[in-house]
Amino acid sequence: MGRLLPVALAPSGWPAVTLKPSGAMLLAMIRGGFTSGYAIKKAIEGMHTEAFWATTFAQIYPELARLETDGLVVRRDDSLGARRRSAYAITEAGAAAFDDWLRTAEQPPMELRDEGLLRLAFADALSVAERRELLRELRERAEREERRFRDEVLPVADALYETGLHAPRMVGRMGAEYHAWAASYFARIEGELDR
Amino acid sequence: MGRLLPVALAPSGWPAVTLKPSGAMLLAMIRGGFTSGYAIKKAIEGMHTEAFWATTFAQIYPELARLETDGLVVRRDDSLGARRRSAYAITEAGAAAFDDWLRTAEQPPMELRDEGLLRLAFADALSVAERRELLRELRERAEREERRFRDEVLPVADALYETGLHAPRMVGRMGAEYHAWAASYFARIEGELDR
DNA sequence: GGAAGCATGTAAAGTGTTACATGATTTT
DNA sequence: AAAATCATGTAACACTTTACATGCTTCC
Repeated sequence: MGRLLPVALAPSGWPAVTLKPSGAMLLAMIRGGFTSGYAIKKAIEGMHTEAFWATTFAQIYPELARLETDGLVVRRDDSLGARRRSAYAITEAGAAAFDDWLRTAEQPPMELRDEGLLRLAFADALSVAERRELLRELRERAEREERRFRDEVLPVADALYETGLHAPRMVGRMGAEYHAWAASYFARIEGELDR
Repeated sequence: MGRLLPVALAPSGWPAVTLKPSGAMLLAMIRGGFTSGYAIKKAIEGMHTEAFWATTFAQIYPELARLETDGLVVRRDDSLGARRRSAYAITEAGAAAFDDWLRTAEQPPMELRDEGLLRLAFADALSVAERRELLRELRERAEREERRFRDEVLPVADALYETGLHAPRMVGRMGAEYHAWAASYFARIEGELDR
């Protein structure tokens, strides 16, 4: 992520806008110097922010238009020859909205919503052998995810850390360590099935 | 070229229907003896299955109608005097679809999608004091959730365990232990901020 | 008589996913 | 010349939440 771009001017006195995660993520990326929808998507992929809030082009482009309508960003044409391109910049109102979002004190409760855990909740309908098989599947899934975080997410987070961006490493480590913990939990429960 | 039309119908009474989590959960509850939409909702609340897959009446009633259309459940009138009520029963096709769902080998990757973690990913925009405050919030949230699992979910899961329903305790313990782990992770990261 | 619980739904809005569609530029 | 990448979007569908709407029965 490069230097922060200057905040564009917008009429003061805009009504305070309460951001949702998707909008906040876009503002954070624009603030970080990524100006086009395409560049933002690639940055989200490259920094593995998608591990915590996945998104698609079909969400990004309409959301950018909404942010512009709300006066949180301004758009200018940034086409290269015949290839059209938009460049977005964050406004004062946008920066204020992002700061408000980031400083929101109450965090909504984290959901554990997961189809695999739901299956486990109904595992009484399975034989002991099948229950062990399900637990093995869940453990292997957690191990795969842990490897993905260790091999792909953490190296990027470490590189960003060296440039002064410390936060991505905090969440990257959380992801890796969570999946390692989950794998050990499933292994333990699998062992208890023997008794 | 248009879509290919099916050249043969599945044997009647055994349509291959792939369930989604909401439908599977309803079938599991009907299978467990809860016959009305209202009773199913109360059972999901009472067993704290909502901790892993929350739902609302506005999802349950249309989904029950869809399951009936697909032949996975049958509805009969079960009104008490003037208070109308429907009673649903699972069909053979419904039981087969549920078994297929439960035995699906590949588990979709678990998402860590959480607004609190997304905030943490952008915490470089905060002062060190504010960053510590955010981590404290996240830790306290995890502690609240852990208490909720210990005080509300686990006692019910233990009671169900005594009646022979073992699976709810596996997921209930996972919830409690996950939130305890998360609290300790946030506490550790908070400590590292000092260095 | 009133409150609480039983029971079933619809409407509207918002959010998210998948598939499709188009065309330019750069790289091999 | 073909493939990959850059870049922007629409359409349709699926899912979820919030609010609303109705009326019955049981308990205090």
